[in-house]
Amino acid sequence: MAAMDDRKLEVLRAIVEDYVATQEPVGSKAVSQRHALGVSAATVRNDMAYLEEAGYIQQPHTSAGRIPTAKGYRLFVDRLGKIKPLSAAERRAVHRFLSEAIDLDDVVTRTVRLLAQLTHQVAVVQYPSLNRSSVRHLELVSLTPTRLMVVMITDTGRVEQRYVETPEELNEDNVLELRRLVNEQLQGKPLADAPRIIADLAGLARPELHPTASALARVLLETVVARTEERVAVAGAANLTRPGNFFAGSLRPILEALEEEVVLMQLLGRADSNALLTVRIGDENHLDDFRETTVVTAGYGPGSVVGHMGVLGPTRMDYPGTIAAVRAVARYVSEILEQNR
Amino acid sequence: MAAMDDRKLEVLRAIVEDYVATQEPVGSKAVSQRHALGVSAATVRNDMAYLEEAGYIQQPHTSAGRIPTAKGYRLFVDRLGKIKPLSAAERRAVHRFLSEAIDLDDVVTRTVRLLAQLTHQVAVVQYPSLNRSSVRHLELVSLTPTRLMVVMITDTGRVEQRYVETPEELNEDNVLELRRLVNEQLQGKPLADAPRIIADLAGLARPELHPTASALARVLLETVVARTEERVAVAGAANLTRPGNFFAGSLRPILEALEEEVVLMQLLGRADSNALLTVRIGDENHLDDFRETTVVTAGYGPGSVVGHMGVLGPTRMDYPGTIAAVRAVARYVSEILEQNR
DNA sequence: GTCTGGCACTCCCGGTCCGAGAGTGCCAGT
DNA sequence: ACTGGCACTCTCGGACCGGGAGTGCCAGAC
Repeated sequence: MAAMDDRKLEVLRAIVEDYVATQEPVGSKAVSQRHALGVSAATVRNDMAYLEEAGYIQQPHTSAGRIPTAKGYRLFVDRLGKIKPLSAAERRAVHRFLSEAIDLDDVVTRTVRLLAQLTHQVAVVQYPSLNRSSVRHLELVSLTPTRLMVVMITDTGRVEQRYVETPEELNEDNVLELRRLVNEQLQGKPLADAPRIIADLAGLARPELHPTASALARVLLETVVARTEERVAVAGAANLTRPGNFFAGSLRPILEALEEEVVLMQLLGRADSNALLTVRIGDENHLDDFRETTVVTAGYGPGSVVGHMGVLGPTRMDYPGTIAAVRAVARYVSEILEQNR
Repeated sequence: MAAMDDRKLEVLRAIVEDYVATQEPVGSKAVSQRHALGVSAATVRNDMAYLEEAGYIQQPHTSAGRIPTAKGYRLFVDRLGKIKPLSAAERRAVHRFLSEAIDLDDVVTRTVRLLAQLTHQVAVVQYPSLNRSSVRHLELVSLTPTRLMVVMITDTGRVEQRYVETPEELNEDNVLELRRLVNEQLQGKPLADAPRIIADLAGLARPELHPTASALARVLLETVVARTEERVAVAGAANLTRPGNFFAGSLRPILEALEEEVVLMQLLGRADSNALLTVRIGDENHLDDFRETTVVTAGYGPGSVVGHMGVLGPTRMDYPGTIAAVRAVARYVSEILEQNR
């Protein structure tokens, strides 16, 4: 009984699968019957004792069935999870639903809903990051003589708008001139380079527009830098109430976290963002409120990764299905973005 | 014991106030002690019997205290609720928080959070309606030779974007020409008039741009009409889990409804939208899932009403405080929008 | 050595029972 | 018209208990 062998792994798989399906601790008898292992319950019990010793499963209390630990789930996804691809019908639905999208906002909204619906969990989608895109066009619109609106369109189709209070009254010609200037300087430039360019912007304007150009530059800078606070969309909060998903007590902190961009970004982001698909189980999130939560995320983007999307559910989730769904949706959204390059 | 008199009203007020504060049925003894009515518990009991007969209060079960019915709350807000104004500190906080807003999106986001925080309920804010605003500016940006992005900016500061697939390849001059055309025709026009103008748009373009202009017109039409499906922002969902706010069972349908724009619009909107402030209690919402829910809404906008905002909570809510908060925030947001006229 | 059937043991879960407490309705008295 | 008293009702929490599920271990079979 010293080492891990194939049958023990099968037992672990059985426990994970049954527990996910029934939400109840699974006993030795159930395992030996429902999964054709060809051994008796007593034997399974021995294997279970080993698995418990090794930290893959645990008993809620003496003389109850076993449930997987975080470590158990980890082993399951790493070595046992054969991802089950989406059905043809699902594939078609994804395709159709997303291809009806009307603009970038709509793509994100549809994506997040789709994910929530496919996985029956809470879905989170990060808007394409500004940092990695470049400026397609800048538009200035005068609202009042001393108030401008600046609209920035990026090549990922994202639109940012900001107000600018100008120190002096502007006429239509001034606005035209400024518009020409900022577009000349910034059009086509990656946002990463923008701060450097913006710093010199005011100096390039005619002297009498100097103060206004400075004000504009300040706002532009905020737009491209400060607002690295990325936006996210969330859907499927109602899934949190699925029977047994989260005990009522732990629901509140989760709901609160879902309204905190910062926390969401932390869950989605993390440094290892080049991985195609990441599964973070329980403690691996390093957030107290998410100790019982698994987050499955994938990067997406045309070519390079411009954002992340994912779903968030109890550690006892359908890993193969969830992973497949997230991967498929991320891929498809990437394709869509590719078309607008 | 035939008619309603002042003391009975006071008893009702006492019951509402205590019940809202404690979440527990309130008995005759509590009423006679905590509120200085100058009569004994037995007398209060008689009044309670009357109030129950008249349908303003009810007993959860024989020999428990009384709780207000929807009818009771209604009477309370109509005749007994003196709204208690926000504290100076709250006022300052509202002022400061909202005046930091950076663009329209930010105004809405901040507003909805503020409302949620002030009232400890779920807050909902409708984006300024497109219908009642007019076109400030239209911008065309070519993404690929056969793909345009059209951005529409309204005088409420709202920005709408859409993709247009063009039937023919366009060069930069074509785009300029089209931009000039649509702006000539639409700038300054109320969105209500836009469909009529758009219908004639294609006819005004040079013959070779005809097909493209038609495609563009089609999308513009969608933008101003079809997308009357108004957007809303929601915050404070976590407040649903406040102890005793909603029993776990009824939480799910509410969470689901919060993700359905249609339902939210129904709750916010309704025909009587010119009223300054509306309180809809329980059944008055005419929605099954919201039978235990009160919705407090107010219209906002510069001059005329361009949208609604409100909060949504259990019928047992702090009416005076909630009403005051919604009213104050709505007024202040209106002021802000006024500044951008 | 590995597996299996048997068996005693542990613990949870749901049901019942009961007493305390809160609140009521009614009545007789002021 | 109001009040104090009283019997009654109903809920709530704790104690108690038996059934059931699952385990660990052991002795025996292959």
